[in-house]
Amino acid sequence: MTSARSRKSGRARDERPERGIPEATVARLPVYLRALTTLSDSDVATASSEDLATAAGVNSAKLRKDLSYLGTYGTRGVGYDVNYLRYQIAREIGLTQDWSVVIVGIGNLGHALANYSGFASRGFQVAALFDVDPERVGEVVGDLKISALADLEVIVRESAVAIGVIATPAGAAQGVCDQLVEAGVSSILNFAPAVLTVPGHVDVRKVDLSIELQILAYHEQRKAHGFGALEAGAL
Amino acid sequence: MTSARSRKSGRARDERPERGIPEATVARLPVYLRALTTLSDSDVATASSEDLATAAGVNSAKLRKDLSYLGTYGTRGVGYDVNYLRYQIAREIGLTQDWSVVIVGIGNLGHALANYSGFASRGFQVAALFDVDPERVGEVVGDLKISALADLEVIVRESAVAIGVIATPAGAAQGVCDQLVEAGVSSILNFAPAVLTVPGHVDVRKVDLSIELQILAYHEQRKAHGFGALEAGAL
DNA sequence: CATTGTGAAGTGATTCACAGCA
DNA sequence: TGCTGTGAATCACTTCACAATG
Repeated sequence: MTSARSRKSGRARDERPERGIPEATVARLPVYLRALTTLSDSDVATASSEDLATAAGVNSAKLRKDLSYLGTYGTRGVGYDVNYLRYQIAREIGLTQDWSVVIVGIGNLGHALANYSGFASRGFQVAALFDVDPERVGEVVGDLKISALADLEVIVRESAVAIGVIATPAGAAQGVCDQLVEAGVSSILNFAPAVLTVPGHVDVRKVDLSIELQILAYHEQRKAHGFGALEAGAL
Repeated sequence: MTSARSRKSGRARDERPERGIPEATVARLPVYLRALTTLSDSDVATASSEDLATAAGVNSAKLRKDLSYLGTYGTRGVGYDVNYLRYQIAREIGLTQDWSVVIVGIGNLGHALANYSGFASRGFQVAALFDVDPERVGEVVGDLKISALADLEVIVRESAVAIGVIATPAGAAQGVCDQLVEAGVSSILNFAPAVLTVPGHVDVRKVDLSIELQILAYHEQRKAHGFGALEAGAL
């Protein structure tokens, strides 16, 4: 089969770039954004790709390639205007608007998430908290009262919630996920150690603490066994 | 006498394959392990690559390729013995031993991590908790007392801690990281929204909640705008 | 002339498709 | 026969290296 999906340039230069940003690039844009914010807070007006790359912890070629997918925002011989680029990336990610999120499962982790200030400061409003346990419903966490899952649909609609965070035990995750999807949520951040099944239009990202530790353990074990730990080489 | 540096593929060229497991595969092994544990708990004795792949949320070709890096543990025409494969993967990851971890930064998230039962159940012992705030030192969380950072080195040595978890604010992260590395920790799981600089022998993995939300927001925005629809307003 | 933006080359991961074996 | 294990093909991402340019 040769249905050429060639999306070669051939694009007028007054048009905005094709919306085909590689996933790996998308995952780094928030990192660049944070680096730019830090620089901006230090009153740095202009930064080269080298400066930015260092601040973001990547190499400069990758950074330039990544930015090239968004458009032509640099100045040859000079670098990037920090605030201008910051705005462009924020817009690309969709941070020029606010996002409402709900958190389901207000145990240890749910509490921490509900109180996490990093959400609000980046344009994510926690619209509501939910728990299956009727004991917990009504409890106040931060400035929100925990709601019953039965109210999910109404709240999702009223607050135009697009993103749901699942912080339940593994066993409850799929059920909660189904309810979120049913209520109209189309992006899910899953902290439960479970594989979620969702319809095609729903995006799921997984954060799994014990998996991260296990990956570290694997490498740790190899170091201990004495295989020359020659990581991504010098030279 | 023996040059400690050049221990390449030295003496371990016995029966097992060269230990060059791709990073992407390593990251999935814990997922397979969990799927196998679930199957084992349901008294499933044998599973095909198709069954396993479904349980793990990947496709079967990828799963078979991944497992082929570990060795030849399946039976053609039959599938995999669940418990046998489970043990092989656990051994490969290094979970046949226990790992001591320390958590630094006992705020909201640190508390949640300290109480997270998923660590212990997978062979990760929390050996100690630390906080820079002297007010917090001595406070009891779970069954541990928060220690002062000054005691880090002693505790790391005594408990043979290999893995450190950083759950501090961004501003404190690099300093804490340096202290962990100085104390002898060589794997770090970083929850602080900061880029860490470490010596080459130290492994860092990052978990960043707000980055995950931003990635979801990007895709969410794309869905909302429809794929061809271009907003006006770019130069 | 310092630095961007980008084709081209290089590297790594995924998927295909089927040979080989229980 | 059914299913694994794996070369070969494909796809995705990274890095190189340099022409274009403010």
